Amino acid sequence: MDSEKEFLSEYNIEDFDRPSVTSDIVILTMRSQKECSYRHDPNNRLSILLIKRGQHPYKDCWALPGGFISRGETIEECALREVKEETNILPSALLPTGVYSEDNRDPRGWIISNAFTSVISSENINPKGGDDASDARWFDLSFEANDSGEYMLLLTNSDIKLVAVLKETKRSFGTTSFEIVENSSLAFDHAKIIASSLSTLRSRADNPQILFDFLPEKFTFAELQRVYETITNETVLTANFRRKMSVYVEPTEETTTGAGHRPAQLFRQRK
Amino acid sequence: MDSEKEFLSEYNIEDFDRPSVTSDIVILTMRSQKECSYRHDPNNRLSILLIKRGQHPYKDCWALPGGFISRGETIEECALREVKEETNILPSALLPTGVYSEDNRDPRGWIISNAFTSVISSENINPKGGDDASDARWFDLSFEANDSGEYMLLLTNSDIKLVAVLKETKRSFGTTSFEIVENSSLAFDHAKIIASSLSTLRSRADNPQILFDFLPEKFTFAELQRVYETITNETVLTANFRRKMSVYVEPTEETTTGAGHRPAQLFRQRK
DNA sequence: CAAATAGTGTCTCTAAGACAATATCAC
DNA sequence: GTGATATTGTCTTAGAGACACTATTTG
Repeated sequence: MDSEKEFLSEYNIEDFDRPSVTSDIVILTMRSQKECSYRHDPNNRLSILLIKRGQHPYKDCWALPGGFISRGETIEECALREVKEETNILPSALLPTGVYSEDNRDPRGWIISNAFTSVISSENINPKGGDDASDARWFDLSFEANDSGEYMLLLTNSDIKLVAVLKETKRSFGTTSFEIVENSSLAFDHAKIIASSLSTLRSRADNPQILFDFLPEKFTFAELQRVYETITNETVLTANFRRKMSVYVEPTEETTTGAGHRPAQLFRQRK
Repeated sequence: MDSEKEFLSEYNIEDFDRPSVTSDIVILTMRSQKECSYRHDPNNRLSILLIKRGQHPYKDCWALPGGFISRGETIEECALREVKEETNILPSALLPTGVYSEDNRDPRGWIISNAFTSVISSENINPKGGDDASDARWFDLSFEANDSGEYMLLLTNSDIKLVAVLKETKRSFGTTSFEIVENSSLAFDHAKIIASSLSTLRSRADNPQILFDFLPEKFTFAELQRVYETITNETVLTANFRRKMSVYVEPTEETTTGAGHRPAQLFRQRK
């Protein structure tokens, strides 16, 4: 019987057919939409960071940040590196949100993508296009079921408007996946990845940690509630939300000022 | 500017360094431990399906079923195929449970593994070793935190006993991952994959669908409860559990017989 | 009947939902 | 004061936990 050492010395992994591996990252933040009138609080929108592809395939289409894994790094390190290179933003945490391995999902060949979701506070959200991408921008995001049970994904950025229609499939273990029915100009199967990411995020909105990820260190209860409502696409009563969340936050000495109405106390996450 | 067609005709994906990709599958079932005394109901144990590796590396060690992806199949299809080939069991559903891409996790080289969890009813759980594996067997499974906050993973099959100690790391978004502290004879980083799978499963035990996956079509309330208690490692009061689950099941005409005590009605999942 | 499990009724407690009421700022 | 949001209090309701009680089988 051969020893393991002998086996390995004769084993050449490159003799076998194998795919390329990429990561794609859904980066979300919450941006306030300033209303015109004085003393009227801003509404929030969920925003997603997309890059304009500078090369083929899907040249000039909008796509998720991401790219090929390099030897010696984990897929999570790959994801962080690609986002940093392409948008100059460095997310602090990654939520795995699926593996995409269908044949023909990429015209360049056999490419398997690992998707991640990340959330950043609206403090430092100024992306800049890096080497690989000609442009990086935030898109306002809307994702809702329409009458026929299909989901409509809408991404807008002033003059640009991207639309996709997706069909939801419920799977075992309470998971869901999406199929693309229509897709205007999102690259690859990225509409599917975004839909799946948002679906995952919504199902986890009851985890308070996710809400804090969207906010700066100090925040008001109203801001926290707006984050919750934006993610879940539901409204809750202020009094009840305060009661439920009070366990997870602690007050600071500071308050807001100059808002044209009663100032709000600032809170921080209770560790 | 080059057209996409020209770009692709000159693009050769094999010019780039790339990893091999595998899937590893945690297959669980619930087996009853028949007690000796008459009219005493059996206890349940969570069991996991392992194969004895027939080749290097980790030859003769026990490992999760799994293997390399082939061109043209998705990673999920790869997982199902490998399990079928190696154990002659065909799971009906897969729960994605993580990507393992650390360098040096496999002595053969750069190999990224996608892990899945699957659950089957105890009806047809007779595996047989296939081509790639010299042997396939069910191991009783125990996974509990010890005094020092580390988790102990114990896999036993009559004469064989596999042990691993793992350290839990809480991550953002409510996810957790594990690091191997000690490992007797489980191949690769499979102790880590198993720990992560069980942790995921426990966190989803409130999803009734998972409980039904462990059971045949018709079952008693007691069996359902034992599945729940075995997964969560907690005990609940019968009356309360019945009330909670009654929404998800519907009664059949049948009952059990010959058990030495009051017969139990058989239920099935309400769709 | 005894032993064992199957199944029901109900009290309590907690958390969520609804909503009224009060507080405090900028103008 | 007015208009806006902040913050508190409390009534109601739904569901989980505890636990006592009844029912039905085999030997």
